[in-house]
Amino acid sequence: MSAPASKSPATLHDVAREAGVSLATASRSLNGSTRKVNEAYRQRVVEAAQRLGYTTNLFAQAVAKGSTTTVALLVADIADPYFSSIAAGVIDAASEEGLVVTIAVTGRNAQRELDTVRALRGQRPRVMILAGSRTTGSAFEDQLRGELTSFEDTGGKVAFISQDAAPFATVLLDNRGGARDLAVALASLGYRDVAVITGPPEIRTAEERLEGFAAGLAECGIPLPADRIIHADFTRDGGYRGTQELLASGASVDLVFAVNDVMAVGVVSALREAGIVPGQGIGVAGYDDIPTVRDITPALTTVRIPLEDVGRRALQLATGSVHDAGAAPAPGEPAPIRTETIIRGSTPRR
Amino acid sequence: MSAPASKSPATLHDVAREAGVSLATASRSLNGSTRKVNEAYRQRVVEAAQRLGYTTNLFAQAVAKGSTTTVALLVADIADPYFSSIAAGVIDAASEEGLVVTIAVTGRNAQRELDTVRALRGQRPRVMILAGSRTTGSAFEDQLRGELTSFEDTGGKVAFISQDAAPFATVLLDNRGGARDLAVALASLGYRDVAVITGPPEIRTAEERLEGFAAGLAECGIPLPADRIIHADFTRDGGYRGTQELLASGASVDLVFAVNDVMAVGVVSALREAGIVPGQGIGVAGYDDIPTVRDITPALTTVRIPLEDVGRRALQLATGSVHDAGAAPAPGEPAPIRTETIIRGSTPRR
DNA sequence: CTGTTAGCGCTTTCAA
DNA sequence: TTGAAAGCGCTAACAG
Repeated sequence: MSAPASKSPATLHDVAREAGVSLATASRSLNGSTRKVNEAYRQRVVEAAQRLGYTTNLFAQAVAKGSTTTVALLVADIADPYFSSIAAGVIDAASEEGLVVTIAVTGRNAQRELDTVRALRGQRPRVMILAGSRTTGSAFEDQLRGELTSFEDTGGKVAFISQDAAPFATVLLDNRGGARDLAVALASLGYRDVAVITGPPEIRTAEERLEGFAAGLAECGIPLPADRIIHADFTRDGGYRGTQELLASGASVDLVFAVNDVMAVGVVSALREAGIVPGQGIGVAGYDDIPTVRDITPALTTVRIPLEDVGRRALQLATGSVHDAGAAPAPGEPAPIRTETIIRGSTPRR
Repeated sequence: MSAPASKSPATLHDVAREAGVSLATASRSLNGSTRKVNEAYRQRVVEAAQRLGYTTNLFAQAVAKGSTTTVALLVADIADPYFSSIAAGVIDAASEEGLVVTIAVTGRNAQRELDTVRALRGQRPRVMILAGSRTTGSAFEDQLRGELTSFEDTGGKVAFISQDAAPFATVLLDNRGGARDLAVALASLGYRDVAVITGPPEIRTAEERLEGFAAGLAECGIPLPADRIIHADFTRDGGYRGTQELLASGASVDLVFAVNDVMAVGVVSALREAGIVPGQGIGVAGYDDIPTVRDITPALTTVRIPLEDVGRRALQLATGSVHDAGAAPAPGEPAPIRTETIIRGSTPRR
């Protein structure tokens, strides 16, 4: 271990002295907005700062200005490709605007999500992006809404990703529509006996996709009996176990739809383990189009969501900046994200 | 039932007034360390805070205390499972200590990494964790070292992940040893004609794994001709293209080792696309044991690194907290991470 | 134990 | 333009 802290970082004050100017001048030439500073002075200040290895103390700056450069991002699980892709988009867009993003994980736990939001408020972030799957019926929902409302009342901005969150800005993911389209596409490929592995009933995203998928099937005259709907964890292992359950039930199906790709990956593995080759006799489809589904065998049919864009969009929606010309129809409007059905090897024509 | 949402967050001052106590008392009962506050007062303060929806302004607190609760994590690409798993570990460990983590991505660009470190210093983070693959020979390396040294001189802590970074704490990943063991294991399975798809020469991790692998082969009397070593991007697509290149060269190999799993995934896909079934006639191995390699077909042989632990360890190493009893041999020492060869279906005995 | 009062590092009027 | 000085929200001596 090295010796405990020796010096402390150079302050603006140090820089001012070193440059022989006033604090105010130093501030203005280093971080000031309107350049009303004598170029010669500015030069000296910049050099002094350089020499001293000075970096603006963002915290102090934030306190003085009353506004920060922080973006808080809440995700259920950062190791999940769905969220890490979104995070990549958020970070990218944020750094373009000179914003720093702090990530917190909620683990799909409403209580924890609430606590996290509360804790994060202490950072006075400029914006707060909630990407964790919204749950429904939770007693915490009202409290969360309250916390966020109060956050906005005090100058913060919040953006949700996924389903419409009442008074808050939202990057809308058309789960129902995407799933419906997928169902129709699959039906037209000849699939008739389908089962769905979905997430816990409280997860809205899972519910919506399930509903949309069922609706699409119905349009094509294909039934989706209740006993063909299996609830499991919204994870790879959930898909895996759900499939085992399905297999154990002895149901004869020609297609399994998992409401998200990580679950679908679990489905594929479970099938394989049971000696069934996905894509031969039984099709598998997922949702999200996370990077890995292209590399599993067979490649997975899914519904593509431009995840990074979603993250980017969420940030822009919240900050009100739309550098993304050509993609924003009505400025400030919750431009829905376009979703696309991607048929791959896991669902050949029957 | 009032709290008319003012335009700015409630301050400690507001709380103190609402509770009818002094600023100091409010501070002490809300955030103070040693509780020397009359319980009745404390109660009133807490209630007032509650009523006003007060949350400590962490920035102001940081300015006043001269220390923050921030951890800065630098990764090359947050969407890469390697990094997102590490991030998960860091975040987890950090939140246990009440620290907030901000993530920045450097995209394996030394210049950008340097800039990012500089920018991040403005946050005065308690610790800075660099997980991006260290590059070598870059002109920026010295500058980076300088920046970090100065950061430590002014009270910060830095931790590297991967290879020993001179004066800084490091969670050591034994790339050479892990790759060597893998090579030996593979040799004993009967592989003799091997090719390696590695990353750009500047990436130390890639180089080390390559060296270790070559050494292991050498121990077993297996050559690794220079023309069997292909350099490509350190990504999935790099592995993919590298494999195409290998195939085009007409070399006859019975094993392809990609220096990391994401590349190996690309290898598998490229092989498949060329009509070659990985694991039949040609084996494939990777490194890292990211979650997805278990789900591709065939499952990938690899070297397991406990990624989340690595992240957790990095944080603990930097903060000096070792709640992780039983895993730390010599407190403060750079406990090397144990690595494990995992043979899976992609490399059956020949 | 409680309240007063200086700061922390920076921004920003407000005069000069 | 520049500098002096008053904060920003909070903590930490220091008296009371």
